[in-house]
Amino acid sequence: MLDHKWYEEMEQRIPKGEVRTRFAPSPTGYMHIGNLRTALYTWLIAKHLGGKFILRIEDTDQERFVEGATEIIYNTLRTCRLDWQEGPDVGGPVGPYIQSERRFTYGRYADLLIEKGGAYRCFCKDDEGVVPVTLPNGEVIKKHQCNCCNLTAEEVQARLDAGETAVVRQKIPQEGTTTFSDAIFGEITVPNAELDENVLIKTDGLPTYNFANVIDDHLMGITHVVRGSEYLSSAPKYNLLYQAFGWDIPAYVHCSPVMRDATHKMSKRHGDPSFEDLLREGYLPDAVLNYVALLGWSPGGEQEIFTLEELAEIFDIKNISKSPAVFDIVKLKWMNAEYIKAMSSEAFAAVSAPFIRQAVKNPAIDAAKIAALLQQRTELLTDIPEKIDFFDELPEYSTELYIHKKSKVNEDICLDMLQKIIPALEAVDNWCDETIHDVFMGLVAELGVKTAVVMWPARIAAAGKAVTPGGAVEICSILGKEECLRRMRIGVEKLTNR
RNA sequence: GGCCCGUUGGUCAAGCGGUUAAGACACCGCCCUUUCACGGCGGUAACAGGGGUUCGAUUCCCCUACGGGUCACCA
Repeated sequence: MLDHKWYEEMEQRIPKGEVRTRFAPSPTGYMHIGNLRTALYTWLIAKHLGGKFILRIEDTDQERFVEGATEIIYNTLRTCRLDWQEGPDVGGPVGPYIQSERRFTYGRYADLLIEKGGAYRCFCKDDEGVVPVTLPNGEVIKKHQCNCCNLTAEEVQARLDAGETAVVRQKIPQEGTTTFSDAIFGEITVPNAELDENVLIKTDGLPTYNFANVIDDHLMGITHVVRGSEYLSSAPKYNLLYQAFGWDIPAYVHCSPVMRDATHKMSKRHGDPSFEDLLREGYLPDAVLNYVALLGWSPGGEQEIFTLEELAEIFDIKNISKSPAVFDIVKLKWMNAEYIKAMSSEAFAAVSAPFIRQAVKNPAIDAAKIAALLQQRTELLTDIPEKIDFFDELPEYSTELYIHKKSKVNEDICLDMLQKIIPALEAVDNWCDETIHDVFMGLVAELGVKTAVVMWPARIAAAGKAVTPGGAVEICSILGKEECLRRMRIGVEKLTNR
């Protein structure tokens, strides 16, 4: 006999009168971009409506469980500042928030559902009971159809007592249609005859997603179910479950997947990039989050750079797109550069320091000065080392670098210039940007040449490469007087012996 | 293959019966300039195709094509 008092107590725990959304990942590996986007949208909906965001871990498939995956979920949400008000670590009124710890609850609700006629114990093994069924429209599909649902309670008990294992299967009416409503896709109606009677409780006693999500979403008072569109076609079955229990159906928000490339050949199942990969490649969490927010959702206006708070303010389910979006790493790169440019110089110095030190080991060189040169021209933090490798060691270079057609500068002119620059720099006492700049501009004025005629050879000699962050003045300044002059002399030597 | 959903420039996307069909990234050109970059200005580029409905379709309906999702004791 069912303990109805227990069910009443469970019902009483459910928070009412507030918007509650949940992010319910499976701990099966990395956090992919499509997943992160679902988390973001879920969080934004809660924030926008002044509700609560709940974290639930769906670990009912013990075979797919990956060690450390839960930590990745926590870390990703934390670095993205998607804070949860209830969850496995912080607790809450409707816990536990890890499905494997709720086994008892699912079992009880399966019993209740059987009593209400929405499910039955099924003794079929593997594919037993899967037969071709002819639909009213003449189509033939394969679905589960057996006689277990006709067993009496006594017969079931007898077989259980005899040691047979059973699953719990959803009972679906063969007549009529089921309609459900999605905030993005609208109303969708399907004939019940097309719906398969899926397993709700597995032989290991744990529920399938089909059952657990309904039980938990109800028991946790979830008002908006946000998830990937892969659940769209099972939604009618979930509705049937809610109806069988007599529960209110939450608002559904099904989001289309994120594609990896424009050929549309790689779907989410084949893996869009993971958040961790992107961070490792030098992307900023805020930039990734901002970019991902715009992948499949539009704010309407022309603004594209948003803080999390701004997003929460304007986020509207209505503007979520129905069609899949292609992940464009090039645009993410641009957005990352925007975020880098917008940082305070102190913040950029801090975040870029490890990358600068990868290339520049010389402790005499001030990483912050290099950071200042890089900030306006860095798209990815990981691009930094390659841009500044010349500071530690002058690269081997060809004297052809001294030729700059646009400024009509050639090797002869450069040799001449370097020979004039060296004594001028030697006379500098207080080695800094200003004094060096004065020396160069002094020569420009004195010789009556264009600025580039002096700057070009100086920069090439100092850096030994054509493309550098910053100009001759900054590079010389950072290098220090001694090293700078050494490089100038090397330049003279190279040009003389060419 | 069945069912469900979608389709505006290369990509993200506004649009919601009458618009010169926004904007962003990318690309190209010019300007600026101490290289590259940044920045400024400008440019190329789209309503998948075919039928309807309508005075009028990117907007509504149907078909085709293409794309996505789903058909598990995975979520």
